[in-house]
Amino acid sequence: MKNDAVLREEEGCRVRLVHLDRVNRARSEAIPEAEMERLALTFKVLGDPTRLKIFTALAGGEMCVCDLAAYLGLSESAVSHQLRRMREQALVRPRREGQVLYYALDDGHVADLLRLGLEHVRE
Amino acid sequence: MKNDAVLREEEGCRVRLVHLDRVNRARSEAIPEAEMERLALTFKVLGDPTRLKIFTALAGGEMCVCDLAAYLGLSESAVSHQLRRMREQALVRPRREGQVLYYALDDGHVADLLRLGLEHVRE
DNA sequence: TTTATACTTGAACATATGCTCAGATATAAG
DNA sequence: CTTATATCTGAGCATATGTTCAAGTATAAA
Repeated sequence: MKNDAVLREEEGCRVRLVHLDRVNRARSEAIPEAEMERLALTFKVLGDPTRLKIFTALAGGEMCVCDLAAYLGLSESAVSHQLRRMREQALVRPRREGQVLYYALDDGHVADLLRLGLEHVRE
Repeated sequence: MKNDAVLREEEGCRVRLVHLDRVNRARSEAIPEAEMERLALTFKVLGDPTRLKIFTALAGGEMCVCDLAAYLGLSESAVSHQLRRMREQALVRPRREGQVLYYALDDGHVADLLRLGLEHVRE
Protein backbone atom coordinates (compact mmCIF):
# COMPACT_ATOMS: atom_id res chain seq x y z
CA MET A 1 0.00 0.00 0.00
CA LYS A 2 1.42 3.29 -1.09
CA ASN A 3 -0.11 6.20 0.76
CA ASP A 4 -3.62 7.13 1.78
CA ALA A 5 -2.54 10.72 2.51
CA VAL A 6 -4.66 13.61 1.32
CA LEU A 7 -4.24 17.32 0.96
CA ARG A 8 -6.34 19.11 3.54
CA GLU A 9 -7.56 22.63 3.82
CA GLU A 10 -8.86 24.03 7.08
CA GLU A 11 -9.98 27.44 8.26
CA GLY A 12 -8.72 28.88 4.99
CA CYS A 13 -5.21 27.81 5.80
CA ARG A 14 -3.43 25.23 3.66
CA VAL A 15 -1.93 22.32 5.59
CA ARG A 16 0.43 19.52 4.54
CA LEU A 17 -0.08 15.98 3.42
CA VAL A 18 -1.55 14.07 6.33
CA HIS A 19 -3.21 10.77 7.11
CA LEU A 20 -6.73 12.14 7.49
CA ASP A 21 -8.10 8.92 8.98
CA ARG A 22 -5.57 9.00 11.81
CA VAL A 23 -6.13 12.66 12.52
CA ASN A 24 -9.89 12.13 12.63
CA ARG A 25 -9.57 9.11 14.91
CA ALA A 26 -7.40 11.14 17.28
CA ARG A 27 -10.01 13.91 17.20
CA SER A 28 -12.89 11.58 17.95
CA GLU A 29 -11.01 9.98 20.85
CA ALA A 30 -9.75 13.31 22.23
CA ILE A 31 -10.07 14.02 25.96
CA PRO A 32 -12.00 17.20 26.92
CA GLU A 33 -9.79 20.28 27.13
CA ALA A 34 -10.63 21.07 30.78
CA GLU A 35 -9.77 17.52 31.86
CA MET A 36 -6.53 17.73 29.86
CA GLU A 37 -5.58 20.93 31.65
CA ARG A 38 -6.11 19.34 35.06
CA LEU A 39 -4.14 16.27 34.00
CA ALA A 40 -1.27 18.48 32.81
CA LEU A 41 -1.32 20.40 36.10
CA THR A 42 -1.19 17.15 38.05
CA PHE A 43 1.86 15.87 36.17
CA LYS A 44 3.46 19.33 36.27
CA VAL A 45 3.28 19.32 40.06
CA LEU A 46 4.94 15.89 40.03
CA GLY A 47 7.59 17.14 37.61
CA ASP A 48 9.92 18.97 39.99
CA PRO A 49 12.74 17.44 42.09
CA THR A 50 11.88 19.45 45.22
CA ARG A 51 8.24 18.43 45.14
CA LEU A 52 9.16 14.83 44.32
CA LYS A 53 11.35 14.76 47.43
CA ILE A 54 8.39 15.99 49.43
CA PHE A 55 6.16 13.31 47.91
CA THR A 56 8.60 10.49 48.59
CA ALA A 57 9.22 11.75 52.11
CA LEU A 58 5.47 11.80 52.81
CA ALA A 59 5.16 8.31 51.33
CA GLY A 60 6.95 7.19 54.52
CA GLY A 61 4.51 8.95 56.85
CA GLU A 62 3.14 12.41 57.54
CA MET A 63 5.48 15.33 58.25
CA CYS A 64 5.08 18.99 59.21
CA VAL A 65 6.31 21.96 57.19
CA CYS A 66 9.44 22.53 59.24
CA ASP A 67 10.36 18.82 59.10
CA LEU A 68 10.22 19.04 55.32
CA ALA A 69 12.19 22.31 55.31
CA ALA A 70 14.92 20.72 57.45
CA TYR A 71 14.95 17.59 55.29
CA LEU A 72 15.21 19.59 52.05
CA GLY A 73 17.51 22.32 53.32
CA LEU A 74 15.03 24.93 52.10
CA SER A 75 13.16 27.80 53.74
CA GLU A 76 9.73 27.02 55.20
CA SER A 77 8.34 29.63 52.85
CA ALA A 78 9.61 27.74 49.81
CA VAL A 79 8.15 24.49 51.18
CA SER A 80 4.83 26.15 51.94
CA HIS A 81 4.60 27.52 48.41
CA GLN A 82 5.21 24.05 47.00
CA LEU A 83 2.74 22.40 49.38
CA ARG A 84 0.08 24.80 48.22
CA ARG A 85 0.49 23.72 44.61
CA MET A 86 0.38 20.10 45.72
CA ARG A 87 -2.77 20.72 47.79
CA GLU A 88 -4.49 22.49 44.88
CA GLN A 89 -4.16 19.32 42.80
CA ALA A 90 -5.36 17.16 45.71
CA LEU A 91 -2.01 15.39 45.91
CA VAL A 92 -1.33 16.11 49.59
CA ARG A 93 -3.64 16.75 52.55
CA PRO A 94 -2.93 18.70 55.78
CA ARG A 95 -4.06 17.73 59.29
CA ARG A 96 -3.86 20.40 61.97
CA GLU A 97 -2.68 19.64 65.51
CA GLY A 98 -2.34 22.86 67.44
CA GLN A 99 -0.07 25.15 65.52
CA VAL A 100 1.44 22.32 63.53
CA LEU A 101 0.18 21.15 60.16
CA TYR A 102 0.99 17.54 59.33
CA TYR A 103 0.98 16.79 55.62
CA ALA A 104 0.28 13.39 54.06
CA LEU A 105 -0.24 11.98 50.56
CA ASP A 106 -3.85 12.63 49.64
CA ASP A 107 -4.84 9.29 48.10
CA GLY A 108 -3.49 6.05 46.70
CA HIS A 109 -3.11 7.43 43.19
CA VAL A 110 -0.15 9.53 44.26
CA ALA A 111 1.89 6.59 45.56
CA ASP A 112 0.90 4.57 42.48
CA LEU A 113 2.07 7.34 40.15
CA LEU A 114 5.39 7.58 41.97
CA ARG A 115 5.91 3.81 41.82
CA LEU A 116 5.06 3.65 38.11
CA GLY A 117 7.28 6.61 37.30
CA LEU A 118 10.19 5.04 39.18
CA GLU A 119 9.68 1.75 37.33
CA HIS A 120 9.96 3.68 34.08
CA VAL A 121 13.17 5.56 34.87
CA ARG A 122 14.75 2.38 36.28
CA GLU A 123 13.94 0.17 33.28
CA MET B 1 2.38 12.25 74.03
CA LYS B 2 3.40 15.84 73.91
CA ASN B 3 6.19 16.48 71.50
CA ASP B 4 9.37 14.67 70.60
CA ALA B 5 10.71 17.68 68.74
CA VAL B 6 14.30 18.76 69.20
CA LEU B 7 16.38 21.76 68.36
CA ARG B 8 18.83 20.93 65.65
CA GLU B 9 21.97 22.56 64.46
CA GLU B 10 23.49 21.72 61.13
CA GLU B 11 26.43 23.03 59.15
CA GLY B 12 26.75 25.81 61.71
CA CYS B 13 23.32 27.11 60.83
CA ARG B 14 20.55 27.09 63.43
CA VAL B 15 17.30 25.48 62.29
CA ARG B 16 13.83 25.30 63.82
CA LEU B 17 12.09 22.80 66.00
CA VAL B 18 11.71 19.64 63.98
CA HIS B 19 10.78 16.01 64.47
CA LEU B 20 14.28 14.63 64.09
CA ASP B 21 13.11 11.03 63.84
CA ARG B 22 10.89 11.80 60.88
CA VAL B 23 13.58 13.81 59.11
CA ASN B 24 16.09 11.01 59.61
CA ARG B 25 13.67 8.37 58.38
CA ALA B 26 13.04 10.46 55.24
CA ARG B 27 16.79 10.80 54.76
CA SER B 28 17.43 7.08 55.11
CA GLU B 29 14.63 6.25 52.65
CA ALA B 30 15.63 8.96 50.16
CA ILE B 31 15.89 8.12 46.48
CA PRO B 32 19.28 8.84 44.81
CA GLU B 33 19.52 12.37 43.39
CA ALA B 34 20.24 11.27 39.82
CA GLU B 35 17.20 8.98 39.80
CA MET B 36 15.09 11.78 41.25
CA GLU B 37 16.18 14.11 38.45
CA ARG B 38 15.18 11.59 35.80
CA LEU B 39 11.85 10.99 37.52
CA ALA B 40 11.19 14.74 37.62
CA LEU B 41 12.07 15.06 33.92
CA THR B 42 9.69 12.23 33.08
CA PHE B 43 6.76 13.84 34.91
CA LYS B 44 7.72 17.27 33.56
CA VAL B 45 7.42 15.97 30.00
CA LEU B 46 3.98 14.59 30.90
CA GLY B 47 3.01 17.92 32.48
CA ASP B 48 2.12 19.93 29.41
CA PRO B 49 -1.26 19.99 27.58
CA THR B 50 0.31 19.89 24.10
CA ARG B 51 2.46 16.88 24.92
CA LEU B 52 -0.43 15.16 26.70
CA LYS B 53 -2.50 15.54 23.53
CA ILE B 54 0.32 13.93 21.59
CA PHE B 55 0.50 11.08 24.14
CA THR B 56 -3.23 10.42 24.08
CA ALA B 57 -3.31 10.61 20.27
CA LEU B 58 -0.48 8.06 20.05
CA ALA B 59 -2.30 5.84 22.56
CA GLY B 60 -4.75 5.20 19.69
CA GLY B 61 -2.02 4.19 17.23
CA GLU B 62 1.14 5.54 15.65
CA MET B 63 1.12 8.87 13.81
CA CYS B 64 3.63 10.89 11.80
CA VAL B 65 4.81 14.40 12.67
CA CYS B 66 2.56 16.16 10.19
CA ASP B 67 -0.49 14.16 11.36
CA LEU B 68 0.17 15.42 14.87
CA ALA B 69 0.74 18.97 13.63
CA ALA B 70 -2.59 18.91 11.79
CA TYR B 71 -4.36 17.39 14.80
CA LEU B 72 -2.94 19.98 17.20
CA GLY B 73 -3.12 22.98 14.87
CA LEU B 74 0.58 23.63 15.51
CA SER B 75 3.65 23.96 13.30
CA GLU B 76 5.61 20.79 12.54
CA SER B 77 8.61 22.49 14.11
CA ALA B 78 6.78 22.89 17.41
CA VAL B 79 5.69 19.25 17.31
CA SER B 80 9.20 18.08 16.45
CA HIS B 81 10.65 20.01 19.39
CA GLN B 82 8.14 18.36 21.73
CA LEU B 83 8.72 14.90 20.29
CA ARG B 84 12.41 15.28 20.94
CA ARG B 85 11.83 15.87 24.64
CA MET B 86 9.47 12.91 24.74
CA ARG B 87 12.04 10.74 22.97
CA GLU B 88 14.80 11.79 25.35
CA GLN B 89 12.79 10.39 28.26
CA ALA B 90 12.01 7.20 26.33
CA LEU B 91 8.30 8.01 26.32
CA VAL B 92 7.82 7.80 22.53
CA ARG B 93 9.65 5.87 19.82
CA PRO B 94 9.97 6.67 16.08
CA ARG B 95 9.81 4.17 13.20
CA ARG B 96 11.08 5.37 9.83
CA GLU B 97 9.28 4.50 6.60
CA GLY B 98 10.92 6.36 3.74
CA GLN B 99 10.81 10.06 4.58
CA VAL B 100 8.06 9.61 7.14
CA LEU B 101 8.66 9.02 10.84
CA TYR B 102 5.84 7.25 12.63
CA TYR B 103 5.79 7.85 16.37
CA ALA B 104 4.34 5.50 18.98
CA LEU B 105 4.25 5.26 22.78
CA ASP B 106 7.54 3.73 23.87
CA ASP B 107 6.34 1.22 26.47
CA GLY B 108 3.45 0.19 28.65
CA HIS B 109 4.41 2.52 31.49
CA VAL B 110 3.35 5.55 29.47
CA ALA B 111 -0.21 4.35 28.92
CA ASP B 112 -0.38 3.25 32.57
CA LEU B 113 0.74 6.67 33.80
CA LEU B 114 -1.85 8.39 31.61
CA ARG B 115 -4.62 6.10 32.85
CA LEU B 116 -3.66 6.58 36.51
CA GLY B 117 -3.40 10.34 36.08
CA LEU B 118 -6.81 10.49 34.47
CA GLU B 119 -8.29 8.41 37.29
CA HIS B 120 -6.92 10.95 39.74
CA VAL B 121 -8.28 14.07 38.02
CA ARG B 122 -11.66 12.38 37.50
CA GLU B 123 -12.05 11.24 41.10
C1' DT C 1 -3.46 41.55 76.57
C1' DT C 2 1.48 40.53 74.83
C1' DT C 3 4.76 37.20 73.11
C1' DA C 4 6.21 33.16 70.64
C1' DT C 5 5.66 29.51 67.36
C1' DA C 6 4.11 27.42 62.86
C1' DC C 7 2.76 28.41 58.77
C1' DT C 8 1.03 31.33 54.72
C1' DT C 9 1.12 34.94 51.33
C1' DG C 10 2.54 38.53 47.73
C1' DA C 11 6.22 40.78 45.32
C1' DA C 12 10.51 40.46 43.04
C1' DC C 13 14.06 38.20 40.55
C1' DA C 14 16.71 34.81 37.92
C1' DT C 15 16.07 30.81 35.28
C1' DA C 16 13.28 27.58 32.45
C1' DT C 17 9.77 26.62 29.02
C1' DG C 18 6.98 26.62 24.54
C1' DC C 19 6.41 28.57 20.37
C1' DT C 20 7.87 30.80 15.88
C1' DC C 21 11.10 31.64 12.35
C1' DA C 22 14.85 30.64 9.36
C1' DG C 23 17.86 27.38 7.92
C1' DA C 24 19.81 22.51 8.00
C1' DT C 25 19.46 17.43 7.26
C1' DA C 26 17.54 13.04 5.34
C1' DT C 27 15.19 10.31 2.06
C1' DA C 28 13.00 9.84 -2.49
C1' DA C 29 12.06 10.85 -7.26
C1' DG C 30 13.33 12.94 -11.97
C1' DC D 1 23.14 16.00 -10.51
C1' DT D 2 18.51 18.92 -9.09
C1' DT D 3 14.10 19.18 -6.93
C1' DA D 4 10.60 17.99 -3.58
C1' DT D 5 8.99 16.17 0.76
C1' DA D 6 9.34 15.22 5.79
C1' DT D 7 11.58 16.20 9.69
C1' DC D 8 15.07 18.35 12.67
C1' DT D 9 17.74 22.12 14.86
C1' DG D 10 19.36 26.66 16.86
C1' DA D 11 18.25 31.39 17.98
C1' DG D 12 15.09 34.62 19.78
C1' DC D 13 11.24 36.10 22.51
C1' DA D 14 7.25 36.17 25.61
C1' DT D 15 5.48 33.75 29.42
C1' DA D 16 5.85 30.50 33.38
C1' DT D 17 8.31 28.62 37.36
C1' DG D 18 11.08 28.19 41.90
C1' DT D 19 13.19 30.56 45.30
C1' DT D 20 14.01 34.38 48.62
C1' DC D 21 12.54 38.18 51.34
C1' DA D 22 9.37 40.73 54.05
C1' DA D 23 5.09 40.91 55.97
C1' DG D 24 0.84 38.60 57.19
C1' DT D 25 -2.40 35.06 59.71
C1' DA D 26 -3.44 31.36 63.18
C1' DT D 27 -2.89 28.90 67.32
C1' DA D 28 -0.94 28.58 71.96
C1' DA D 29 1.13 30.13 76.20
C1' DA D 30 2.35 33.80 79.70
